[in-house]
Order: sequence, then structure tokens, then C-alpha cells
Amino acid sequence: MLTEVLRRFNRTYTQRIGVLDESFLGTGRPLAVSRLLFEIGHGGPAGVRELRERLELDSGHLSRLLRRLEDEGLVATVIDPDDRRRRVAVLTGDGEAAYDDLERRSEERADLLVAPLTPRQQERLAEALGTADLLVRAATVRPREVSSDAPVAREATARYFAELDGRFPDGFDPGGPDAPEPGATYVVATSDGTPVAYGGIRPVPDVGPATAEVKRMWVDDAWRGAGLGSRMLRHLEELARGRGFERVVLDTNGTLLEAIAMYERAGYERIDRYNDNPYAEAFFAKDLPTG
Amino acid sequence: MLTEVLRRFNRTYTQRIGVLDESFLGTGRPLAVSRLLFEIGHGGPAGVRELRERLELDSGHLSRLLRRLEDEGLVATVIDPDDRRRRVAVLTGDGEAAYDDLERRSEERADLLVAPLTPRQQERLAEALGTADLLVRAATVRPREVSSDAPVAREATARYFAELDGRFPDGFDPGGPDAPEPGATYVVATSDGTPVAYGGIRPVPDVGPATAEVKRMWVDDAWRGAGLGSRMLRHLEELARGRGFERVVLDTNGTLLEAIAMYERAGYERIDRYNDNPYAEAFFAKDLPTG
DNA sequence: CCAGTTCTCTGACTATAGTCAGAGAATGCT
DNA sequence: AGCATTCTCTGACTATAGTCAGAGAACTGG
Repeated sequence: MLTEVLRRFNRTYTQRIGVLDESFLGTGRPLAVSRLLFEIGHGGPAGVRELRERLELDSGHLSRLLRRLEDEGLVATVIDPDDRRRRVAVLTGDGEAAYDDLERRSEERADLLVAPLTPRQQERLAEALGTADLLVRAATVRPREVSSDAPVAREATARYFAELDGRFPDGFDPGGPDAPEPGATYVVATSDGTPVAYGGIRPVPDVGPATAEVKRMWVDDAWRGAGLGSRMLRHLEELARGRGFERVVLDTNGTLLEAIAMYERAGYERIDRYNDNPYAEAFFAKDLPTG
Repeated sequence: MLTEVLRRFNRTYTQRIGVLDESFLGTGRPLAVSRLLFEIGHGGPAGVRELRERLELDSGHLSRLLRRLEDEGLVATVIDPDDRRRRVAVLTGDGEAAYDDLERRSEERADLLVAPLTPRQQERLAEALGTADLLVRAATVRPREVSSDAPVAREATARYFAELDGRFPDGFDPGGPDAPEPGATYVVATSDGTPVAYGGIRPVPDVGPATAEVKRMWVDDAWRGAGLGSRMLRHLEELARGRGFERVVLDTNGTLLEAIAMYERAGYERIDRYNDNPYAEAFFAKDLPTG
């Protein structure tokens, strides 16, 4: 069913919306060059390496595209002072102008495309595309293990703490610097380089035999409702199981209602307090299926 | 707002869903060739002309692509007996197989893409994409005047009558062959060649001075809810206004509730019966703004 | 019947995309 | 210090996409 819809949409897309790419045309620049310009302009200065990965281009190819933008005076490449092998591309003044022009063109195209729709219908379209966007992005994100002091991990942790601080009535204080917990393993899911979901497990032998604790479960606000939390939780459970744990426990605060609902959906049962975490109000456990 | 969503989605699309096009790759054929094969396979034998229009290809380019498929033994082109300048492309046995292979590949890709989502989420995605698809298609459809004996007009009329026949408690009988009404003008909106909305106006001097009647308003079942009916109605009103009419009237059957609701939303008011159409139960009129 | 039009095809290109090997500088590791 | 690795770039290609003019056959409308 879905695949059919997807393919039908694919068709509609290439015929109708795909025209947006043509806004790249009419600028006198080929598509690949415009895309590169767009990518550099989008997130400020960008390392050549990163551009290559994001656009999935061959290094020779990218190099030539960059050269072309340089020749046009739209981009300047400078050597990265931290690693003098690397180069970083920055938009020049003309480059900014060309980027803005690109933005304007694609907005015009988009406006033109949806002009025949009523405001209400445009709203529905925006909502539908937003949902589809979220779900597709969520589907293409994969959790991966990460060291707790990797930049993404630090960023995820900071955002996790910030969210707790915002949601707890009296705020949240992590209490001292973020010390690595012994034996802990962290998992992060990223999209375009920024963390969107995070979580970890660590052994807690004093709570029970073969028991692990789920820590720091966090999902980016904008990504809620796409099942990332459940997937992350399942992933952590699998990870624990693979390391011989037979039971996972976790604690959480009473204000985190969605989280609690999610744990319950995932088969977690309430247990008694097993630690002295002042922020924890609810405690859960789940036996992992062996096999 | 919407344009932002659209553009964000555009990005997601090219990065994630667009990968579906890569299913064309791995077949050893370039994208354009595969797309052509897909297009020919999709709707049975296809005239070269139609293919050129649907794929928006240069005639030389298309000719070469076709030649390539012929050399591979996937397609045979035969002269159209109705017009010996034209040629029609048909899949051979091997072509059918290659087409099926293509279908299978793109389905696999789609499955893989959405595999991490739960069934519920896949449903939501399908619904969102379906809505977006409908609205985008509806937005890119434009009404155009058409002679009442053009094939699309005949098809639309037949489907209109068929629908009435299905919805009226005692069926519907157009009563004799479809005679052209004097002075009537018909408008059709097509998508990929098939009519999706239809309607017409004709002068009815005996009902009132400078008065036109809206006839045969019809919107394809699958396209309801995208505002096509209202757009068609507005288009007909504009047409009437342009021809000097100052008032439009119309009749309809009581079972066509959505239609009645639409007329009321559009500012139509109920009037007394003005004809002896046995199927008509409700009568409406609207004064056209002059200017 | 014939002048103009339509349709598809070929020839002759140009532009764009993409690939692969290897050079030269910088860095990391031991 | 020295060796392997990483990073970007150039050279040398091939493949794909897209354009334009014009030829030749077939149709159409007076």
C-alpha cells in the first residue's frame, strides 16, 4: 500500500514539485554548481570534506565545482587553520547575493505552484508535507554507538539537560561536570550531523544481577511523534541483551508524561525506588527476552 | 510558511526518497532510458508523441533513447496505422521482464526506506503523502475550454452520467444521444490526459435576461476534497462574466449533498424551479459581480 | 493536387556528470 | 624520524543529457 503511494508520489514529485530544481536553472549555472552554492550558503562556512559527504560527490568532481564557483567570484576557499590539509569554503559578497537569488527563485516557484490552492488547502498541504518530511527523516536515521565525549554526545547531553531544566518545576542541576559513568555506552541518532535522539545504558550490579540502567533518553522536540524514542529504546534494549543483561531499569521524572507513556507501551512496569536520584519520581523495569 | 515546508521537503526528498530513482541504476541503464521504459510499460503501448510530451524530451533525444531500447530488444516500434507518420512503442517480452524488474527494485527501495517505521507510522506516512499528492496534482491542473465532442469531453460526460446513474435512487437516463446544446461552452481540467473535472455554461434567455446556466459540473471521485469543484465553478463564473452574463443559475439533485454545500459556500441562493428537468430538485442562482 | 504542416529520425555538436589514478602537502602514530 | 594515512587537487577520460538544423515521409485543407 505505502509503496504504491510512495511511488505515485515520486512520480508527482518529479513531474511537479521537482520543477523547483529548475529554479537552479535560469541562473546560468548547472544544477550541481547551484546545489553546491546552496549547500555552502545554507550552514555558513563548510569544509570541503563535509560538502563531499553531504552531497555525495566524488572528490575530483567537487573540486572542479568549487573551482568554478571560485572563478565566478562567489566562493573563497581558505585553509583550515586546525588542519592545514583541509580547506573551508566561504561565500563572498557576490556569493551571498547569488545565494539569495537562488532562494528567491525557489520561493517564487513554490508560490506559483501552490497559488491555485485556497489558504485552507495550502495549510493542509503544509501539514501533510511536514508530516511526511518528519517521518521520512525519522525513517532514515540510524542509531549508532558513540563515545560519551564525542562532540555530538556532548551536544545531545547538553540539550537533554537543558530540556530537563526547562520542564522540571524547580529546574535541573546536573551537579558538577559531566563525569563519564563507568561502563556506560551511549547511542546517538543524527540527521545532517546534529543529534536528534540520544540515550545510553550502564551496568547497575547493585540494583540487581545482570541489570542495566537506561540513561539520558532524549528526543529532539521537533522530532517527537515519529517513534524515534521507541526505536532508541528498542535499540538500547537490544544492545543490553547482546551484552548479557537480562533486565533493564530506569528512572524518570513525573513531569515527563510522554516518556512515561512510552515506557509503559514498551512493556515497562513500575517498580520501587532503587536509587537516591532527587529528580527521579517514577521507576520502571523490564525483563529482556532471552534467546 | 508553506514555501518553507515545501523547500525543506524538497531537500529531504532529493536526499532520501529521491534515492528511489537510483533503483533505475543497477540495471545497467541510464536514468533517462529506464524512465522511458517505465513510461512505456506503465500505460501500455504509447505513441512517440505522447512520450515526448509526458517526459518533456527533445525529439532527437527521445528518438535515440528509443533506439537504445530497441537495440536491447526491450521495445518494438510499429507504425501507427491511423497516421502513418506516427510510431507507437510497445514492450517486447524481454521488455516486460525488464519493466517488472524495475518495479520490483523500486518497491524494494521503498520498503527499505520505510522499514524502520511502525505500521501505524507507515499508515500516517501513506496518508500524508496521499494528501500531498492530491493537493499538488490538483494545484497543477488548469481548466481549459474544450469542444463538447472532443474525446476528453465525451469521456467526462460519460463519467458524469455514470455517476448520476449510480447516485440517484432510481438511476439516471440522459434521454437520447448526447445532443450538443446550442451556445454551450465546456471546460475540462485534465491530469495526465484524463479528465478530472468538467463543467459548462449555456445561455438560458427564457429563464432571465443575461442569464447563463451551469451544466454538468463534475469532479472525479478520487479528486474530491482538493477544491477542484470550487475552482471549476469560479472558472465558469468568470467565463460567463466575460461573455456579458450577469447571473448564473443551476439545478441539481437533492442527493448531491457535497455539490449543494459547495454552491452555498460559493454564494448561491436557492430559487424556484425554472425548468422541467425531472431529476432536478434544487435550484440555485448567483448574481455575478459586474466590473 | 499541392502547399503547408506534422511527425520522427539522423547528424553534428556542446554541456554536464561522474570515474579513477595518482601527486603533493599535512598529519598521526609509533 | 619515518611510515602510513588523510586530504584536496589535477589529469585524463567516459557516459549521459540536452540542443538545433534539417531531411524525408505522411497527412490536411483548400
